[in-house]
Amino acid sequence: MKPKQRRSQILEAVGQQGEVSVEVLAQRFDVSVETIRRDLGQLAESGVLQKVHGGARRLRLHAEGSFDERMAENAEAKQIIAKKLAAIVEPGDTIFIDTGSTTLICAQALAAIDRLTVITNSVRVAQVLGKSEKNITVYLLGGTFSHDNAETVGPLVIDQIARFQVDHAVLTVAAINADVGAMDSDFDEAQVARAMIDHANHTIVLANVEKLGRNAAYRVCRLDEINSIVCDQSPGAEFTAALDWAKVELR
Amino acid sequence: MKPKQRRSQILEAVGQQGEVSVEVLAQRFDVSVETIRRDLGQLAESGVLQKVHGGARRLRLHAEGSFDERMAENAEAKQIIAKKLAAIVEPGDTIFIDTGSTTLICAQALAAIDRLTVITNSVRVAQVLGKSEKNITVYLLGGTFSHDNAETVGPLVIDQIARFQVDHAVLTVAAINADVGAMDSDFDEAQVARAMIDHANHTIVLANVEKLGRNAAYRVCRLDEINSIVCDQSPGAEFTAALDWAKVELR
DNA sequence: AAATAACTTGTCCATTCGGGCATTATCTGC
DNA sequence: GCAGATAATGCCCGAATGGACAAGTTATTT
Repeated sequence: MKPKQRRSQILEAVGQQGEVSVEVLAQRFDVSVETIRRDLGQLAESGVLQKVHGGARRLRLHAEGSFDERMAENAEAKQIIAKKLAAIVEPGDTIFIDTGSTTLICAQALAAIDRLTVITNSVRVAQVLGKSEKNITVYLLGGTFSHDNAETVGPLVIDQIARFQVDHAVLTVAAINADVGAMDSDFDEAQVARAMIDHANHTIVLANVEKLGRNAAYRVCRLDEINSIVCDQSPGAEFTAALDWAKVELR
Repeated sequence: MKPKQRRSQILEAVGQQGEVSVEVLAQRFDVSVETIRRDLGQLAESGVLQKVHGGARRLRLHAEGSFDERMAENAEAKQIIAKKLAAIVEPGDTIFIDTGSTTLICAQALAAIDRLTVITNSVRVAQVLGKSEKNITVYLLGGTFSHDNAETVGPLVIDQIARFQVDHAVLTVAAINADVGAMDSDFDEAQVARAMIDHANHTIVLANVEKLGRNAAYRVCRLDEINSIVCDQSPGAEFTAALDWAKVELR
């Protein structure tokens, strides 16, 4: 086996397992531990992994891997959402997805649907869906990059959203109540959500039950502008009545 | 057997098996190892495979080659290039950066410069620079998301680039030669690079010495459209003369 | 603080690389 | 068809690379 090949396999192993020991690598490639150390030294030098005592670790920039693991944990909830969404979103549809922890899980669920076109401002959503085998086209909206949430925001994003007219807008919100409607805790994200609603034929809001009845700083839209709410469990009768009145479909 | 035929079979073998040794090839074609080495030298020169100690490897420029692997290549050369680039860019500048392993390393170097505005189609570049404490604004260009390289491409990207007019365009290319100019191995990336050049006052091309004199599928620009080439080491006298003639500054 | 594991550095040997040179095959123009 | 030119090939040798072993140093554990 050639050194290059070995190093690339080391890199792959580190990427997959997160952390590997010098000893294990030496056995696997049947070379001495010194050789492995030199390899790790080079790889660390070039900044693609991190050396630790006893082995090497993937650096957190490549959080995709651990990211997937976290996604896998929520498999059950994902399945529930996937089923509910699959009833709304059909193969071949075009949809907006905004940034949020819920929409991210949702993206994973959508990755199983064929021929989707997804337009999002979330880098993570784009990454999840881009990996899909299901012939999904992903448009990542451009704008000011916000590192914290790995998303783009700002006027440029709004501007680009306006170029599309899609079937569904799939949104995460911070709070919903019967009087005000949907709200977000971040101004920029609220603006993005607002724009997505304006250019979608059908608006789907994802919200776990805790968010119902609460308040947040920035308003996204009125209750009757929402077409569907996907919820993990049934909300109270009072809220259900309000939804009914606003002709919102509850899932 | 004709040399041409042999070379094409070597290329095929490398493509199939990923990696082959000089020894094996020499036996298979019943020629000396020197001949095989020469063949590999030529093939590597034209950029269709990669030489390694003891043989040759398929390069994974197009296929889903892990980006990390490319990061690990020529790490030292890229560090040198990054340092030189940091000397050109000044605090407060606005720059384009395209996608590439070299530009990614450079992004790390640029993260130390104050008050930059960076416009890029690379998610990774955005992540690296977004992390900086140096008051850097990052615009991520929107477009069709390509999962392999974590970048956006397509007409939307081109369209957005046209909205900017920046100080420097910092580009990675696959090959440069005196006759054709700069080339890329990916059509979409070549288009993006082209657009960036058109909307920048100063074009900087990053290239390690191996890329000089090579060829690649898609043309980016003529030599005289480049203002500066940042190289890890001095190219041959012949190439230097060509750069001189085209009034390209060499670093 | 001692014991142990892990890391670093230096040396040596085998393999591989690359250039120079001689030989042979192929091409080209007459 | 022939002579000269060009390219391809094989062999040799000094230089470079990779890997194992060993000795010394640093870090971790108990």
